[in-house]
Amino acid sequence: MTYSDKLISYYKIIANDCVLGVSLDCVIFGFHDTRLKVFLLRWKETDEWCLPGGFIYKTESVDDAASRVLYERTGLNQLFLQQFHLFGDANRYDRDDTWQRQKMPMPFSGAWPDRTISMGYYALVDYTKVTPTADFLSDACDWFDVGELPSLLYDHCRIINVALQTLRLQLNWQPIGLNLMPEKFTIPELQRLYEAVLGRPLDSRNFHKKITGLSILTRLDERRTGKAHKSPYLYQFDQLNYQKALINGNLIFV
Amino acid sequence: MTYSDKLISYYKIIANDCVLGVSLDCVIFGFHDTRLKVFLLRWKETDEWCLPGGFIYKTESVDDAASRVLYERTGLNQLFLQQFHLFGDANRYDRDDTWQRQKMPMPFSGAWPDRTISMGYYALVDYTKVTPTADFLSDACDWFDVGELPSLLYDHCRIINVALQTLRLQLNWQPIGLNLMPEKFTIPELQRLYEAVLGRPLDSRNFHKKITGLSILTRLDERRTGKAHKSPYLYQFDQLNYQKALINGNLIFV
DNA sequence: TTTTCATTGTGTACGATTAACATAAAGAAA
DNA sequence: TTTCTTTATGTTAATCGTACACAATGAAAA
Repeated sequence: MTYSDKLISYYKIIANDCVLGVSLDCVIFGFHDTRLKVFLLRWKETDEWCLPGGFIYKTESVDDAASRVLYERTGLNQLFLQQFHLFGDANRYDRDDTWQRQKMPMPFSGAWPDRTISMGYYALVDYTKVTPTADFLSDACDWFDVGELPSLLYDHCRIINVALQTLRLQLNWQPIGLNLMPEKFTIPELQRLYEAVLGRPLDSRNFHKKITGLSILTRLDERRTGKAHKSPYLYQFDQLNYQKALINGNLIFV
Repeated sequence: MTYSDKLISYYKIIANDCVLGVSLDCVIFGFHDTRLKVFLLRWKETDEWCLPGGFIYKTESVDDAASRVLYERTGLNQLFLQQFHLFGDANRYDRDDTWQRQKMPMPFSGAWPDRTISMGYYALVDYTKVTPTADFLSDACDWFDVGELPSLLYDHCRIINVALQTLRLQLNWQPIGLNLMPEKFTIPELQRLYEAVLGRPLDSRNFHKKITGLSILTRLDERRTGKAHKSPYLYQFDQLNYQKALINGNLIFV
């Protein structure tokens, strides 16, 4: 059975078991080495990349389908995962061009409707805890700097941009630190995250004042050592106060 | 041809021409007499109400479908209309109970998939400019106070609540006045709108200061007369400055 | 061993914004 | 003419955001 045959039978199964004409795409954000990263898959036998995505089983809720996709690609569960936009244009992307770049076998058409609507989700994950796993359609996966994306299939470039815009807006009253940072971190490291998302530098003195003022952090007795210069304290999020602040909408941050 | 037959043939046409298993629902907000209102339709031959909604033609973008539904129900075009949530639970509502309340003819099943995903849109409209128009499935339509909703079909009660939550959040950096108010209005009237959306009273002195400070209003030489007490000035939105403020994100308002 | 130097942690001062509060003017009704 | 409710506007104190300075740290360089 050739790859082409496998692909066709795969899509036939999907068409049978899943909601027809609807897909979902996950923009998985991570943070590493002062950069905001996005998780991508490389389409098999090509140099084209795309977002992890999937289809919705007929008896599955859409949010559950998104969780499932995320789990399968990262090994992580119970993540920060949010709908952010439905991509529903009748001509979201140039289908012929895309199929050609995907090296899609041509008997493929007919097994799937002409147009697909895609629900966009974005996830915030702890980069250090992810076990990157490629899917059936891809032979590699990797993190990319949001500022340096490779050649992307479909309208996935636009989807990532809309996700990023949404993330920047949500930063104002949503907790992004808890989801994107490892368990222990320093305040300067957290500041790098905010700077990476906002795309501009922040004043370290004001950042420190603001973030500690929210009383969502607990300072540990440990310090991050090994580097030149003064060793910074390690912090943890105070889960309880974090949730309280969330509910009260006190996490406003610009 | 009975109503029941018409209904069945209507759904057959929809199933043929539209994206299968996906619908959209519009929460149309208006403002009248100090109250925030929602536009609802009464399901034919019942006392049950529901949101205006519809399906997406196979070659139509989802946003266009929402505009179309909105135009057909209100006669208004080019409105403030936004996606706010995809309602994608596998069991969004009790289907048997709903069909019974709708007095749905039972041969109906089979013409449509078991579960429907619905994209929620919300619209902000000028109550005075709306021409309420019922659709094929309804024999009446009316505005309801968001606090006093009638018996609603499907999960439309939840959809309205999620829309309202979203509206309250968006109030912070989105312009709601321009879309919900008539062309000319007084500042106290605008304040009633903000109070209706937020669900709490605002200080009139601070409100006046804040709203005029945004320089998005133009004071006219007219006053609203006829009532006892001091007659208030009429204002208009300054479209140009309004757009500028929007782009700069200066419409923060709590 | 001493010096260097980027980085961390903390504090202060000023201006802008918000929130709380009072009073005079308008205008129809009594 | 008086009454009474609503509108318009001003003041003050508290809070928050922004700009800015300096001492402490600790490995690396000299």
